[in-house]
Amino acid sequence: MRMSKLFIRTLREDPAEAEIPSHKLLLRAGMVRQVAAGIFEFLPLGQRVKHKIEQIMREEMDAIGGQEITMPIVHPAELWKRSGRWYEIGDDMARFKDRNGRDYCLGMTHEEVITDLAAQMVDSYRQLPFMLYQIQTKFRDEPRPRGGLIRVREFTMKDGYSFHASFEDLDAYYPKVYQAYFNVFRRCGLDAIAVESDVGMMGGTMAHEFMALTPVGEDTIILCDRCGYRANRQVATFLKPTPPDEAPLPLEEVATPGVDTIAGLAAFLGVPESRTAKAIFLVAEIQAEDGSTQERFVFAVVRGDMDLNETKLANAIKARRLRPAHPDEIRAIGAEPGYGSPIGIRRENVLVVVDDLIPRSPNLVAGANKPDTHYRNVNYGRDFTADRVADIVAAAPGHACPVCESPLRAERGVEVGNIFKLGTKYSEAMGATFQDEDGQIRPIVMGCYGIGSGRLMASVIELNHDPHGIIWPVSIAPYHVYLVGLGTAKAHQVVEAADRIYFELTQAGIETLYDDRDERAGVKFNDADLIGLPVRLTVGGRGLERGVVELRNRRTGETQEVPVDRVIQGVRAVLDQEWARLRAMLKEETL
RNA sequence: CGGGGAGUAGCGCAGUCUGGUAGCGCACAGCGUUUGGGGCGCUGGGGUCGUAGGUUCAAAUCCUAUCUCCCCGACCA
Repeated sequence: MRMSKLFIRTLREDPAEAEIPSHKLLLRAGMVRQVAAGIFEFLPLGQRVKHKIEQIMREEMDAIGGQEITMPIVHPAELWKRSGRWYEIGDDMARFKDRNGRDYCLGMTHEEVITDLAAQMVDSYRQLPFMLYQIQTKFRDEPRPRGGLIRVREFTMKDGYSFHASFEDLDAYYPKVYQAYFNVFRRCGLDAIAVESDVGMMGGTMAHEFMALTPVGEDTIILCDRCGYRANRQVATFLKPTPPDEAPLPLEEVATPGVDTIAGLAAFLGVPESRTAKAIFLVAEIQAEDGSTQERFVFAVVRGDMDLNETKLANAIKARRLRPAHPDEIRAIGAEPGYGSPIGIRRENVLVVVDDLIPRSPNLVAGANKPDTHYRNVNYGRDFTADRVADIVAAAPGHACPVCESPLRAERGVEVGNIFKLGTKYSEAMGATFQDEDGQIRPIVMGCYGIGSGRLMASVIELNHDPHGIIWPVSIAPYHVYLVGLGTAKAHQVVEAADRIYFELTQAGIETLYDDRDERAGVKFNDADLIGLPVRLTVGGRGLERGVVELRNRRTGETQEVPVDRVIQGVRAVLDQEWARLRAMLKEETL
């Protein structure tokens, strides 16, 4: 491709709207353009990267028996009503009516559609297992898109779904997907890690998220350097400290005027935060057994030195949704914001959930449910009890690893993919059943697996750039060679040499972007660095006089001169080295 | 949805407080010069100042409403 013909416009300055490196570089290198909040166009260079990423996904999915299909982006409401998600999902789903007034939505994921497909196609265990996938557009009307391609509303996702006759068969297949996912990311030059994740509302039994560790990530990952334990903070556990062994002391009211925070309380009374209990007031939407949902006031209690983990709490009480309670709701149950404890509150419609460390912690300081007053020596069992005792606090750096007790560490990560044992939630709802060997009708057991291609592309940039621009891994670089021709009309012998080398590279099947523009060397070099192809080849008058051209590795910065008649070999050598580097990242993973 | 910021040429910005016929840099077109890390000179094209009302002799500037975008938070199947 000739740069003079390429539909591109590189930018010298960072667009004002971009904050994070990948967003700035994608815009500056002319790979994408934003059309609206969270809605992007992929321009020719960006499109080539995206296409290569998707081709890698295809190959890895095919390698584990996947078959590619395309499902619609517009879904009839009827399918989503059958799964119930038409009613469960809020404004994230874009809905509309057709000319006849029928309800539709834009697909935010495709469990409903594909389960309906399976329901129609599958009758017998003989047809199982199989895995279908597609690479297709999703639309989720996110409340807040951000970070360029990191979090968008319209995006392309590789979503795969496997169908099995038994949980055992799904269990056997899941590790293959796990390995295939590592292969996808590593072949894209991304060293992602897998973490345990929340199965929550998807109703599955096991799930992993693949995380690209970068400060721009929206998730917090808790990890142990010693034993390799790693989990999303939403589900991460830790070994809780052993509380002091003390005999319960008499409950004692203490005036604490104006002290309504844990930090203030600990300072005021001269006790460590670990000797206090804090109350968090929430309202949960809980689904009853008959399917109806009801709101319940949730009174959560955790130790003062720890933070509530809402995901754990929601799972512990099977809440569909949690929101902070309003002050008047808090007072209605007899508690006082800032001075709350479960002692003496009205318990009728209140669900008291305490962290499992609370019953073991004697003589805590807790609120007295009236302004400016706390209790000393609060003891679980004697002074109050709970409806549920569970682990509901968030793991944090410094906490002890649940496996090896070493101090845990936290990092930020971008979720580039996830895999999920779905089970029979959708097959039961959508009537996707099969007849087993014994003639029994059973629901198909499902798994689902997703990777966002744009987010993956942005994550690769986050981890592969320098102050000059992007450094594409060779596997997904839009082209492999950036050929800089430094000749102009007056130095036509240089132009001719560059043209000839461009021809030879192309003939040799080497993907080349030929900068044939009438620009100064600096402009071309800067664009080459910005666009970030693995190899830069410079053809200039100075070198030609000695019969050489300059070959530069974008990643390492290594520069060498090669004879004009050995350009192809020279380029191939550098590219081979880059491919070898990616291959070296591949390795076996065990679950 | 809560908090903060911003909409002026393709991009980055000044001008707004204090109303008076819209400007700078880059980019773009032409010419010349230059030619291995974003050169220089001359000439030129391009903006109903987000939109709609209002105040005024006069509005980018003041008032009202509204839309959009970005950041932090909430949310994220």
